[in-house]
Amino acid sequence: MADSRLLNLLSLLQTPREWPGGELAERLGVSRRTVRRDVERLRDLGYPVEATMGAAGGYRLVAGTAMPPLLLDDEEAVAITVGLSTAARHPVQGIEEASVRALAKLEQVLPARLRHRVRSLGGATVPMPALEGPQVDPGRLTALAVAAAGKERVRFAYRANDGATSRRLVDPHRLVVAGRRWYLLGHDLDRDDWRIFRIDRIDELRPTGARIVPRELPAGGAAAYVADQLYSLASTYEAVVTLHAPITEPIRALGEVTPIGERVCRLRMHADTLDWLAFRLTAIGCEFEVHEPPELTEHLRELAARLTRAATGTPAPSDSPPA
Amino acid sequence: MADSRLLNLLSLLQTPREWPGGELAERLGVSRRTVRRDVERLRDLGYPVEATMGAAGGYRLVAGTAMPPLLLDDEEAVAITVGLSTAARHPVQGIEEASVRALAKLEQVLPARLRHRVRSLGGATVPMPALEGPQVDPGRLTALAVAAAGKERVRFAYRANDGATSRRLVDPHRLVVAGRRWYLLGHDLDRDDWRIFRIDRIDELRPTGARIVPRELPAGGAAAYVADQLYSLASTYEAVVTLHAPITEPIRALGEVTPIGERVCRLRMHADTLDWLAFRLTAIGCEFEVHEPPELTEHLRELAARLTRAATGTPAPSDSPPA
DNA sequence: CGAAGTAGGCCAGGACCTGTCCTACATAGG
DNA sequence: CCTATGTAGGACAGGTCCTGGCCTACTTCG
Repeated sequence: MADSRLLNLLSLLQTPREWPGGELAERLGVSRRTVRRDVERLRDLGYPVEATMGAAGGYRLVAGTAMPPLLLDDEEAVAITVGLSTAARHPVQGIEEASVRALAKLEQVLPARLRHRVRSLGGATVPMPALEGPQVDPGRLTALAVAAAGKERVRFAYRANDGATSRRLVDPHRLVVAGRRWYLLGHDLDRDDWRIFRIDRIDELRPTGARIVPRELPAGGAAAYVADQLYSLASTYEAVVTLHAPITEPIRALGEVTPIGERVCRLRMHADTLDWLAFRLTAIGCEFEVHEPPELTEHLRELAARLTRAATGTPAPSDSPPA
Repeated sequence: MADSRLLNLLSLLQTPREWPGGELAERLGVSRRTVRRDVERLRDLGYPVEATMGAAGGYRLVAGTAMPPLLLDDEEAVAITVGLSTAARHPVQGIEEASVRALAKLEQVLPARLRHRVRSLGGATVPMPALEGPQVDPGRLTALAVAAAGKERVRFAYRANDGATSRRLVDPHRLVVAGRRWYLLGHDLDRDDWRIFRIDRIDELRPTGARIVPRELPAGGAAAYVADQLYSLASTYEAVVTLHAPITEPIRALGEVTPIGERVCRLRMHADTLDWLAFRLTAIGCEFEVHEPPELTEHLRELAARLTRAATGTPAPSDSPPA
């Protein structure tokens, strides 16, 4: 059967080494001539198999214009899934949706025996336990992505801002990321209007079998609508600080930076919690002064007090757990 | 040509939706009967194509026992590469090597036009610029992985601990991760002995064409050898702190935790820099007291002072950049 | 210069792939 | 309950194209 042989060949060639034709022929159980023809076939399909001539020659797959099918072994599949899961938790601007699509694709076909390995490994997301805020479950993310792509109506429980939970029946339309949070834009059937939902507040997600009938989108597109709604919903902080450090790439990534002097600049950045603001500022590692907002100043003062207590061994003033 | 058709079919079926046979036939340009036969072929190859019977039926690919070839579009390929790159920077225990292998595989075949998209996106690793310490370049990681897998001798410049750089000729053997650092275990040809190199200190990496002749490994295996050498090399800190918080999963992941009371526990953790220790402790978000080491106490005191200056707007005592 | 590798033309035999036509069976909706 | 629409799969005829064997040309390394 020729089909699986071509895939096998592709799989071998994706290995980072050179394969002499003879060895390939042996592995695939065909003649050398057929191997040459298979290589030609792959090239016709657009996958550039390069060959080095001469005595120590051989074949290998190099970068071409099209993405060849990836043939992964178990460990690699697990590694990719875990990597994408964590990537979904810390979305990278511009490819949030593609990450989730890829993750959904993987989860769809990931063998069961690998699935629990992913689960046990993915739980070990070490850094930033408290500062992270509510974590989005990547599984829920992909489930919603699948439902949206498959135009399938879903039902879920939603924890509103005030803590009240309600049951919703929604036609999911798109996932949107804003800041470091995931949102679902969907049509709420009970309220008969477009709504956005914070995905970390969605629970008991269940697909109903029902197909979604196409519906007119809110004006301006999904991302714009979500951004609009968010500014009216979320209480965001805008911080203005002076940094005593030269402008570097990682600093530029934080927000809007304007140079003041050789080694001084001003940074304007947004975040939805004080914790997150404080964290990103201290992480820079340089001296800085906070100008706005006053809440951040107060927050830093408290943080400094906590660290001082930690250093001096003074127990906390009250036994109540810190916010 | 039958070969590419099967791949196309697989690609369609990886989409999260159901495909009726008629539509598949149209897309693939063959008869319905041939589609049925192709589906059967895929099943024979071990990829479980599931079909829902009845009027609204259709085909889709589900999880089976073998990993099917992944057919990715451009965006998904970029997303996976970026995800793996960041994953390589924050290695997840147990799959470090597989991550790099998968990344190497991807980089080998990633079309050039996608490569620069990855580069521009991958640079935007936002969090923890200063605390991260030296970042490992994932590209160098994969280059070393490829060299090790392909048994190819490499040449590079190495910055030793004291800052002196030297040129090395090395037979790379394995990549090992310890803590949050990547190391290369290799045979140094000039010194004619096994050495470990911190990968973030490797520069100007260049493959020589030479093939590596097999050589006896250091006793105990790669990971053990590296761990051995590291304890004698790196100055690691061991911190002992009391946390005023109930034991949770993310806390357990930090180190060795022993309960003391209902809401109090003791944590013993290792790190190679004070910055990193301080960061992980403050990130927990609870009250704590440091018992050891004294350097950490001093470090936290300084950090608290810096935050106080930031909050009060007092400029730094000296203009010298902070360490 | 010779060994070992890729590149590819030519040929004969036959495997197998395809479309058509058929029946059986499952499911949703009227 | 019945029909429409889907999957499942057997039988068959025609022809595509795949395979292995053999050959020559070219490249590279030692």
